[in-house]
Amino acid sequence: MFLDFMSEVEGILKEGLDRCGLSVSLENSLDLSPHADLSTTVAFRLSPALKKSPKDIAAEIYSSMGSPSRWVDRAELVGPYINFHMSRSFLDHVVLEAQGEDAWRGRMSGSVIVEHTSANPDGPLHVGHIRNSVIGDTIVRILRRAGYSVESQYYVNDMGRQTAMVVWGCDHLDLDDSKPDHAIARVYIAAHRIMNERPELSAEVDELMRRYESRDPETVEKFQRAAKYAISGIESTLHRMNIHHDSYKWESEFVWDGSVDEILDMLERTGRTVLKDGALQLDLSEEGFEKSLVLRRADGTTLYTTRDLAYHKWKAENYERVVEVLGADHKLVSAQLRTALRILGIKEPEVVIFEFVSLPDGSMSTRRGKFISADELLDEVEKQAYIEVTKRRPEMDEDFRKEVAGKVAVGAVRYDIVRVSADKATMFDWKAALDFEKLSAPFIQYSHARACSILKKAGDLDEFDPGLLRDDHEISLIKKIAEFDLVIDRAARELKPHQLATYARELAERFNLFYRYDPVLDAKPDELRNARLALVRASRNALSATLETLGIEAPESM
RNA sequence: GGACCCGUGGCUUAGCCAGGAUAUAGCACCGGGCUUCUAACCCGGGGGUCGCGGGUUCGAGUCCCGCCGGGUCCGCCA
Repeated sequence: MFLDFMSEVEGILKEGLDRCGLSVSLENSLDLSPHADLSTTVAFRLSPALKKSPKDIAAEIYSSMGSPSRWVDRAELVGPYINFHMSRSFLDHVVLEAQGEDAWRGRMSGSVIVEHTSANPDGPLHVGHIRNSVIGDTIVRILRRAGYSVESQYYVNDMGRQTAMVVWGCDHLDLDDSKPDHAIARVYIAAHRIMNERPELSAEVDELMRRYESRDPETVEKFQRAAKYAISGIESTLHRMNIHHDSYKWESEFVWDGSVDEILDMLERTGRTVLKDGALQLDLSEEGFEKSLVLRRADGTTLYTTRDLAYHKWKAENYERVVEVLGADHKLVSAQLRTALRILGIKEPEVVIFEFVSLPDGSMSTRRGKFISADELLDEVEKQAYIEVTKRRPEMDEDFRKEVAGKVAVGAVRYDIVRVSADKATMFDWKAALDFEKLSAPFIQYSHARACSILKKAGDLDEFDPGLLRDDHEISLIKKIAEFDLVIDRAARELKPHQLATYARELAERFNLFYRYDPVLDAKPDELRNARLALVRASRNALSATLETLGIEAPESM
């Protein structure tokens, strides 16, 4: 929709530039503006080279530009700016297109792998982990919406010391019958405590790790059973938040199938490795890293980084775009990893880094048992949501109120996370988490429910003429609906899901204004009623597509 | 000590990568709106030296340099 309008504007503008003999890239030279539907400031950029005032240049381009087209009504010259306005037929086209479900598919194609969450299987997800999950899952949904074929993947760190600690704990302590990931955490925390008191026992953990790496069958069974048990709990939390992974990739696979050895060979062949104190290291000082990267320990065992290089080689070979979501603590290792991949000539991943979520008294730690679990958060928010639904819809039965509370709770948690740019460090705050005001999912869900309610009461929709939708609220709503594809396109390119959250709020806002000022069911004459009904349906579709892409359910009534 | 990220009204936040026309919203505060399609809504008001100082530019919240404050990282851990 909007992208079609934009393409035509580009064409018209380009014609003007060509006729003036000017060549300038139109990339990023068109902006949304409060003064027009699209606006350009190219004249400013051309000014120094042409030694003419931006105003004169704009006037020259303007007078040579192509004529208005299907979707472009007119361009106007305002000083140094050239502003473009949508045509009536474009607005009509948007309303028509938005009647169907297939209006929301993007133009991109190709395969993408998105790795997210990938928390160690040593306990439940906490409120820090789910920032990764929500950002990751929203990116998955945005990329799918944009047209890509997307595989979402959980990378299981089964070869680390954490997992070995869990296995040792399961060997020596009893798992209680609480949710699997919580039971595993208790064993893991207890194992740490015991190791602190009796450090000599840590040799047993080392032995477990050694046996696992050498693929001792009995040890393999133990590790995988423990990890799978933890993951089953993690998975149920993710499912509750509408997050599903298409596949799980186990770190150990790359050691056992020879990929890690292959990577080590490749690295040695670059001539950039050195043997220092018996350990194989990659010197990255040329690339600006102080310390060299250790690839293989003196005792011959592999390291996380090396296994990760093998994993990335696999990703690069199987997908056109490689995306991963990582916490800020991984910035340095991720940069080193990308540098090593560059040296090897392997495609580097696009890394989305999110800053930390801290508690008022410091950062979270699974090992120390200091965290607020995602389950606890969801339970509390759901409880609060149930109170709110009951207050607002006391006449509805309990099943209804429970169902709505569940959808509102998940939506509120997801929206609260995704609305903030990933590079902002945040502080977890119960008060804010339990607040369902405007900057929150229920605001958007509510708009959707209102639209559904009107459509339900209206019954079947007759023929309609979108040309009758002419007042400010109608037009600004149509324009916002049109913007969906632009937002998806940008968010998919830049991997910034918070842009979609902002859009969702703006869309709901404009629908609410339309709802407030333009009666639909009682509109006279019937032709106007039908046109408005069509706009309600277009809005409902846009809201539901937006919510779906945010991983938030769109209740028809709430 | 070095590297990266952040600093926008009392609090939270968009805009910054690709510099342009009155700086985006929410919460809180003050005031108004339900015989009218769900008031989880809408309207009005007050509140901003865009951390500080330089620089580039016709023009800087946006780019560059320095500083200050906060976060994160700098293991033969993962």
